[in-house]
Amino acid sequence: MARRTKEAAAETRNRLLDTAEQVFIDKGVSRTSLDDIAAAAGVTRGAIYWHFKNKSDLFEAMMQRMKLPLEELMVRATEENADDPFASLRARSLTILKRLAIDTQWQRVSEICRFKVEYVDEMETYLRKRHLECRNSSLLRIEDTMREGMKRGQLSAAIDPKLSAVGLYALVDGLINNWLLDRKYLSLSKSAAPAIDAYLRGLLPRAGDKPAARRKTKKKRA
Amino acid sequence: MARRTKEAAAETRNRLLDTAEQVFIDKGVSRTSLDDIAAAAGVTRGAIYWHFKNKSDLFEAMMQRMKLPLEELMVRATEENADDPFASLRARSLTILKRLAIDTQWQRVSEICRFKVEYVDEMETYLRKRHLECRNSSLLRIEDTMREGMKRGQLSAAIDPKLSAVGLYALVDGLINNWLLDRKYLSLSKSAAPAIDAYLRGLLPRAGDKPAARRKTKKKRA
DNA sequence: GAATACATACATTCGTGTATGTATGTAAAT
DNA sequence: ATTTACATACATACACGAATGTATGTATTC
Repeated sequence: MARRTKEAAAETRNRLLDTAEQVFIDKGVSRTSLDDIAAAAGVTRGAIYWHFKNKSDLFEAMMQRMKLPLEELMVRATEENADDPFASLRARSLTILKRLAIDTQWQRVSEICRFKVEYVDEMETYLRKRHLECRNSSLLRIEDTMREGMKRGQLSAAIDPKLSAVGLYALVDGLINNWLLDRKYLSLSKSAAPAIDAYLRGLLPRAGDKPAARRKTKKKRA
Repeated sequence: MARRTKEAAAETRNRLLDTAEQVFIDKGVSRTSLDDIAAAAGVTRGAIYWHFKNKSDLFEAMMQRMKLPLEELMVRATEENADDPFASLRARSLTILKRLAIDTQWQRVSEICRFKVEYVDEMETYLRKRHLECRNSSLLRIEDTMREGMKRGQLSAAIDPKLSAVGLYALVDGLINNWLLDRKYLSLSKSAAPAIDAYLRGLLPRAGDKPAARRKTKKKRA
């Protein structure tokens, strides 16, 4: 075969990435040879080496096509959710969990990142950076939202917004990974809301709270 | 070299497993050759093939030596914690998280299971089974504990004990994995308690609860 | 006609599994 | 207490396949 049109080439490239997602799930990234991907996509390794430098380059391209669920959690959080911080955190969490339950590409790539790739060498560098950047920005935005909720008296003045953000992030992450471990056992759409709600209820104002308007006094305990 | 005494042989076997833990972390399971492990342990592949069938057999032996953190979460839960279910769930969660913060072998093996091995073929069969058995038994015991707490009025009568158990399990799992991702960023011992406490507070009795003594009536909503 | 989008062919490396070698421990027979 | 015989605990050597990267071929498209 020979040169194809530009759109056809782009189509080949995308087909390679789509195919790689499935083969990676079946065989794992490291046990997948480039010939496995090429054959499954109906081309040869020549096509892969034309579009990509090597396997980890292809892997990165596959990842760059999309945002992961947790990367969508607090996206555009600064311009929205000004009115009801508490409801916003709940809605955002449930939104990505419910979407994950039906978005098959999210499912595939999430499963690869959790179970089908080893975090070593270039993969580790890339994946760790990506996860850390996601977590850092998400935590900052969750924290901001919680501070806003505290200011409005929606959330207890006694909570630590930073640590509370960590808990919510870990909970959503844990729900995702546990669902991915066995999708038939527990329904994401059913288990998500009770778990998120329970955690958020635990941040509500409670009996022994100081009123609301304590500023940045350094005192931790009265 | 030639035949060694029985204790020396058992020592070699253990040294191979210890060494494998470290090499797996450094290079990932699939990129680790048996020669890598043998050389790092000061022996040759002959020793490995004497003690183990192949790499996945060695991996399983490495895993079988120990229990994972989540496998210790609800261990011996039936005979203990009869008196204070709520405090028991909190104490058990914090116990394994705090131990993980200092138990370097737990850290190594947990990191391998999360980041350094691909869940495929025999590895997948083994690891999935192990995780699922852990989760199933843990969830049942958490659920039982929560039911006991509900009966005593410690926990809200409105919660679903099964789904609430899933949330707690996911939260602990998420805290572990997020700490493993970057051990320097967040301190397990500091972030664990606030997160667990917030979630458990969300299960406490609240204003609109039906009193306490609703039995096994099938009605879900009044 | 030059660059493109691949296919094909080749050399090389690397890891595995197995076969074989070998020196020592161990138990029984003497 | 030796000797004998065999199993043990590895080390060494080899054959094989599998995967990679690159070099080269080739038919289009622009």
